[in-house]
Amino acid sequence: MSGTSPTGDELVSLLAALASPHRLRILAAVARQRTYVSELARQLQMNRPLLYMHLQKLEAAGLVSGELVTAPDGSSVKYVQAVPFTVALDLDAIALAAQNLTGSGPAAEQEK
Amino acid sequence: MSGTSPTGDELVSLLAALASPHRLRILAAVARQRTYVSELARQLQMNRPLLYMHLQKLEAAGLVSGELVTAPDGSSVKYVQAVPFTVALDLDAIALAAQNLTGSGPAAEQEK
DNA sequence: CTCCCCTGTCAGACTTGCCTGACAGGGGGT
DNA sequence: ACCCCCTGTCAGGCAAGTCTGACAGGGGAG
Repeated sequence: MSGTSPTGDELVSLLAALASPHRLRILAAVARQRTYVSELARQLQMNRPLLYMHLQKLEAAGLVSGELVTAPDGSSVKYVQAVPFTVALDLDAIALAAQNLTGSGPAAEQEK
Repeated sequence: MSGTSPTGDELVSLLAALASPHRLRILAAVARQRTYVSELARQLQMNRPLLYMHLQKLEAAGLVSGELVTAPDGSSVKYVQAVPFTVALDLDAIALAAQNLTGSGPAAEQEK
């Protein structure tokens, strides 16, 4: 999935997911080291529910993947790791992506 | 300014500016052709004030540049054109950008 | 039992972004 | 005078994102 030209909507989702200082820090931390949620919350010094929200967005965008590991004793810990990706961003890529946006053309048909 | 590694904050601003279907379409249209605002509003079929807002964001992010051209007769028209750029987006770039975010470190000093 | 650590989810407050209609003003044609 | 086209800005409504404290529950160690 790395290096592929994303559709317009996918691009928007990806950029939206990345356009946040918190999520950038989360991604950076998770790319360096596979940790579990609570530990990550301590490292980054942010509320756990907040971290949860951001993690969900990152996961929805396919940038991180979570794995709930249940130890033999029954205690569970959720590990999170970054998913490698690559996107080249320039005017051409944008012009290309803008062509296939849901409801892009001047005559956008209503669908709702 | 193309190809340079942006600081964390700049990256966030850039991504935020691009994470919008409207702005993507605007950029694409403006990259293809140097037009003026009202004409662009007609092409993209969006309210002029709305277009203005998005143009301001794009301009603030340095993605487009506007030029108010006043004809000899006094009538003025604002031309807008895209500013070329290139950003390689991957985990390394993000890890790098996350290092220099205002108030990044675990011990974020209060400043407000 | 009590204390600690973990996961998940919630309602509510707050902030930000998005979008619209309306306005003021400059200038040109008929 | 009237109508048309352009630029620029505004208040106000609406939707979405952000953040917090609190809760329920599972499990382990003293």
